[in-house]
Amino acid sequence: MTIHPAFQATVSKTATLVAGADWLAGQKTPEPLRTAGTVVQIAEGREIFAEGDDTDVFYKVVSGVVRVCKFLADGRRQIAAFQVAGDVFGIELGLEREMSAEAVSDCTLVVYRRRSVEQLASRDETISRQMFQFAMQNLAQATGHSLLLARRGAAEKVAAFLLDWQFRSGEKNVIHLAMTRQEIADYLGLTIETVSRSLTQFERDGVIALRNIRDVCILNTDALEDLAA
Amino acid sequence: MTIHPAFQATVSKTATLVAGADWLAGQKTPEPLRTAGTVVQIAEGREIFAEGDDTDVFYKVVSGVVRVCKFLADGRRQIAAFQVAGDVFGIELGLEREMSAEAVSDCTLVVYRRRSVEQLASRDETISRQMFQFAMQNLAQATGHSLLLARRGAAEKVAAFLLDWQFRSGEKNVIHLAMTRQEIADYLGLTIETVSRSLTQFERDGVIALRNIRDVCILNTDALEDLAA
DNA sequence: CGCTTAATTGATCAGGGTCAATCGTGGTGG
DNA sequence: CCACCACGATTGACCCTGATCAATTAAGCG
Repeated sequence: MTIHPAFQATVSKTATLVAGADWLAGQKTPEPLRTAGTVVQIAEGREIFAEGDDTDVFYKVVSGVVRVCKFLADGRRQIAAFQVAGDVFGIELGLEREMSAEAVSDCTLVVYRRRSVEQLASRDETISRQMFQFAMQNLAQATGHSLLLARRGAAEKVAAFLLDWQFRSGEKNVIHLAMTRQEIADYLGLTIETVSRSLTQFERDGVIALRNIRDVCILNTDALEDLAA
Repeated sequence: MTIHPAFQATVSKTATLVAGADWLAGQKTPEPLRTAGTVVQIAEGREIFAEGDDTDVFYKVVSGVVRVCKFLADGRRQIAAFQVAGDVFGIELGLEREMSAEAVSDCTLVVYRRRSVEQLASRDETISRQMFQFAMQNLAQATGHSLLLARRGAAEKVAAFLLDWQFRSGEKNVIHLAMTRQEIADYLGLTIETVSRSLTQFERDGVIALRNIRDVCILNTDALEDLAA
């Protein structure tokens, strides 16, 4: 696993403020947080927050993909989660962040101030219920990721990742991988070479087809599910 | 990894009801949930709940150790967490459980009815806050476990596990492992043999001493922390 | 049309899984 | 009280998967 540039260079934090967020909180159900957020645009590769930062805000993804990750002492990075539209991230109990977050692609996010939301929650019961749900969703994600990491074979991991991404991105047969092979590898606890080999193997077996490097066509879902064990 | 007996045989659920729980909720701070729980004793090895069960209750550990785990299609089991005194487990959003839980040692637990707590929470803001904190604590645990699983070497994993267990069990130099090698292996995504080899290697290097099979004396914390990378 | 970065492919090596034998310990019954 | 038994843990030998090192190809991008 390579030493990541992001580990050495501090990326400047440049977020473009867009407008009040009340018009696109991205939920069909009446969204109690509608008025509490602010919309920002983050360019691909930009840092959203870093380990050690204040936990004074959290985020919801409107569009784009975010990676939440940790940089280990030896320079490796472990990606804990990819967040897509509708996902909330950056909620933590402590005062300082345990993780950092960066934009995998250009993103639109809603920023919520922690204190504002806490104040709202103390008056509106639906808000605290909502916050609890966010926490539980993140918990389910993390648990799923643990299970993925615990899988034995490399092929299993990659297959499970493709299926999971297909499901989460809401696409059906042709899925677009917003992330690089390196990012997939850092998410699955593998090397870039192994990820690459697994994918080409799937292609040889006629399970998938690689239209571009980023666009994967799933030809045989059943076979992929079998591979994912 | 071996097929676990627990995967083949359904363990009968026999919990001894003890008394109203208000006298030992196990927290120094005023515990709003004091009156909502019931205390039960669970014998070592007994099932607390299984995958697919109703999510109508959740638990807090008063004493003993609980494993929360998932049985994979191939018969392997993955242990997602060990829960000790003070930990809450079994909270889920869905109606059916994704995981099962069993007593690693004889345990005393407090059982909370989900609906009761929800009703309390709608009136008492401290309760919903408390529930949110439980969720966040579980999230932190799960994230930590992901990081542990993503570690490269077997020795790293085992060393990190020992340190984590030392911290969580609150003991200082001599730690008592409530679980078997198999359980450690299933938690770390390793085999029983590899766990064993790592431990004996640590002993040869003078980092730890194995008083019993279950009682580990940590002789050199610094070295262990180095090993955990 | 080069230049840079990402991805693929190949060859080699080592860490950990697997299989198998042995040891140790605690519990039971003669 | 001791012998035996059953189960968990340890140890050893071997093999296989995935990491590592290295070279090549592909793809953006100015």
